[in-house]
Amino acid sequence: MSIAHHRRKQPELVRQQLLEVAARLSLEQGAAGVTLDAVSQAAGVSKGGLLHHFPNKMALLNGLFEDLTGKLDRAIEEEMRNDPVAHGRFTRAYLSVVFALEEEADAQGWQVLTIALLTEPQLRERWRFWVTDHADEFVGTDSSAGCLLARFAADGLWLADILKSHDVDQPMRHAMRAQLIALSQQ
Amino acid sequence: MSIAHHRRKQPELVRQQLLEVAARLSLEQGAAGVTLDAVSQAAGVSKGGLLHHFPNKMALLNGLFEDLTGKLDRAIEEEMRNDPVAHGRFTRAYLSVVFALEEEADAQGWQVLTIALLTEPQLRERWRFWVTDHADEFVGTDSSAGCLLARFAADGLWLADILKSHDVDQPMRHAMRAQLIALSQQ
DNA sequence: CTTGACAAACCGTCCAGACGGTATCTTAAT
DNA sequence: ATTAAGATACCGTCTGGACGGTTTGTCAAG
Repeated sequence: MSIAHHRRKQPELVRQQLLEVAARLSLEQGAAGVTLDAVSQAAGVSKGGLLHHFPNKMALLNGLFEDLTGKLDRAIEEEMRNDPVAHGRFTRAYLSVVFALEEEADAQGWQVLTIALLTEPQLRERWRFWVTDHADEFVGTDSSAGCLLARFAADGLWLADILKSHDVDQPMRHAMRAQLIALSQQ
Repeated sequence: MSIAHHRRKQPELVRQQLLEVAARLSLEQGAAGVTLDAVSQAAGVSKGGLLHHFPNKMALLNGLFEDLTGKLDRAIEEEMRNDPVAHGRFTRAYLSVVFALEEEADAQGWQVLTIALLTEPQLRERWRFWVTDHADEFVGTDSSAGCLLARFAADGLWLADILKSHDVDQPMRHAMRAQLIALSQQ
């Protein structure tokens, strides 16, 4: 008999909480900080409760992956709808989303994902599928050297943000973004 | 009294072996595969022996970091010596080294380092210092938007190589490299 | 009264590091 | 040139703790 037993049941909310906490923990303490004990405790749920929603740790990480790639997909789709030019459309949408990511609340989530991605071979595989799927889908419009390069540069900037290795100020960011958009059009 | 007790002492060689094995293990089994037991055993040394050379696990990772950034520094320095143009010289050297990395034997080592970097907050910090130190050193010649962008793009490509997410063929690589060099000159 | 949503105790494994020892190398006094 | 005295380079075992996962129990909603 505990508090959680008496509070109103809201499984979907608890599930979301768990994902959120997992992201935050890895941000603050590195990937090693994402343990079942730590996540469940920080989410105010018992370990059994966590394992009820996600049968094992991998499932939790997969949940994170799906949650976040889902948001990424929707954001990209949204951006693509507002772009009339076919050539490089996906690349520009990708740029917009990645550049916008820095201030987003979800940026934390993306950071954990990246780390987990590199750590877990399984997630590395899933990410590979995500990339190749999109590359295949837009092979007609976004496979030029310029487009590829632009996306790589965005990834590099994103990595720098994660590692906080460079400190790129706002005007510089805008200049770089403009240049990358130009690359996507050539 | 064991065999290893009687073999000739060669501390520097053993130390090198340990670093090499640590890099290889993380490549083959992910960062989780880098345990003191696994590393020491694969290097043909006891755990005690490993801990003699590196007093704790962090020291081992730090050793890897220094080993590899040392090589990186030397490679970059070498490249810079052959470049008569001051503006963007560091960036071009960086590009050369990163692009050459894909086939290098050390590429494995760099992969483990990247992973460990993202996983271990301490190493993240050290990497940050490496980057800012170099950025400061070449602030006069390599801080333009073009140079930054070129380096970011190289990082992105490197990340893609690690994740094997894109499969960039050789002609495309060369085209991209040429474009980035042009960026470093503008 | 059945089932979904948890709690709490527990288990086996793995791992970092400590520890106490032994063998080889170096140095320096004889 | 010898050799005693340390320093250095290892070996092999043990332990305490963390961590993923299981099991069993409990409550509440439908």
